[in-house]
Amino acid sequence: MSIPDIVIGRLPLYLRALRRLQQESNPVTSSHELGRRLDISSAQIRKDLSHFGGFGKQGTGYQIEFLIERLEAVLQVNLEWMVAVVGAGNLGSAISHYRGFQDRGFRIAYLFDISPEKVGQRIGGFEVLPMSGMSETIRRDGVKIAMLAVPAENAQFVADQLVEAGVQAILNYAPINIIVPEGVQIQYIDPVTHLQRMTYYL
Amino acid sequence: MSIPDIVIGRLPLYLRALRRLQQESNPVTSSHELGRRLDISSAQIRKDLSHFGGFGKQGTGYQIEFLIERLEAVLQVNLEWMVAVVGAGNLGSAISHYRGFQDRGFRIAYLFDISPEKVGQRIGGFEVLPMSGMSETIRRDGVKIAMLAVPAENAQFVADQLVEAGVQAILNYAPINIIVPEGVQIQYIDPVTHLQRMTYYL
DNA sequence: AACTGTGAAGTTTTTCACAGCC
DNA sequence: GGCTGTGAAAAACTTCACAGTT
Repeated sequence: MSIPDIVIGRLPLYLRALRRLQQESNPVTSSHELGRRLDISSAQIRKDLSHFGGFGKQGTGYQIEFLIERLEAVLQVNLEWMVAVVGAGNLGSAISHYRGFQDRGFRIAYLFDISPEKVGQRIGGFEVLPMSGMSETIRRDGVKIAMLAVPAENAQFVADQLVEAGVQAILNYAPINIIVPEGVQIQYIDPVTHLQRMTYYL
Repeated sequence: MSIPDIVIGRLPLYLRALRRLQQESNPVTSSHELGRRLDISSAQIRKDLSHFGGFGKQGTGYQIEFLIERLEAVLQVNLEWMVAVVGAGNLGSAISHYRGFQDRGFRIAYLFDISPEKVGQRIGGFEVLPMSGMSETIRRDGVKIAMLAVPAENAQFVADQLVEAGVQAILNYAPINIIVPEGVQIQYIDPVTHLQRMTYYL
């Protein structure tokens, strides 16, 4: 039986917390300790992990290194995915400078922008490439993941191009819903939705 | 009875889609049309909205302008919240340049950074202020919301200061879990968790 | 003693389906 | 005919609680 998406969504959080615990040079942890850090019940964590096999030892807990390895394998981030960034404005620039993708399974391979003034500039170690060659480059290299940092007006259009060129997962920073074909993954990052969610409780 | 948090979490998405529909100069929409755009079932949308009263008309649908007004009131974003940004690196800089907070209920009021070289610079129209005065400024002005764009190592420490100064909602961009007291809202933005969630399905 | 893995129970969330209205 | 609002049903998700292991 297939694993609930909500469980998959928590695995990256476990991974992040485990990395942290590892940095603090713990070799072992427990569902209780993880739960405390993540504010998730220990039963939840045990149940989630049990979907993928018995990773822990009764009486002892989980070997952090081993668990990280297994979760990385489950999520397929034990290899390095090439990612295309589209849009070299403030946001695309911040993304391109961010050093945190490297050791978590992702490597920015290309940075595209439509504006002729931006093309050719170097941003965060990447040469800004023209959108005109985007489809071909993505198809040729088999890039499967893209981060979309273009204005809302262009987001759907660019997303269509990306999908057409073979991209199967899009992380969309534009504050607009995008329609993608069945089977293409899409995730959204819109800080305002998070802020608005919190103001309800203030 | 209190309204499920998961419902509250969807309201900002409805609001965003409604704004879009309004821009396309539609005066009226339906749960079906909204659902199609958001990939959420129409029954879900009707049920969510019904928590707050009957906003629609049978046979007709929802008046977009009216519905926007009501949702903004529910989420308390019909007024403008001051937000403090902490961290003026690439990310804090991108946030400070972003024009999308304005008309959705938020106004960046302050930009803080600890680095003496950054303090005094102008970034996105804001003067970078020293962290030494942060607590006092936040307390004096009653700032309730902060966006955290500092390195992971400092995130917990800075969050503690913010809460101590009266901040009640934190949007944390650092890829690390933060512990805040009961009653303080926290939300996370970590692009890598979104990417990792998608690679599972590739 | 401490902890996992897991059926069973409990709770929450979503969907169904339809009466009622425009 | 098209749509909302909503009880009831169904599905999904979380927690409980404990047998079993180290």
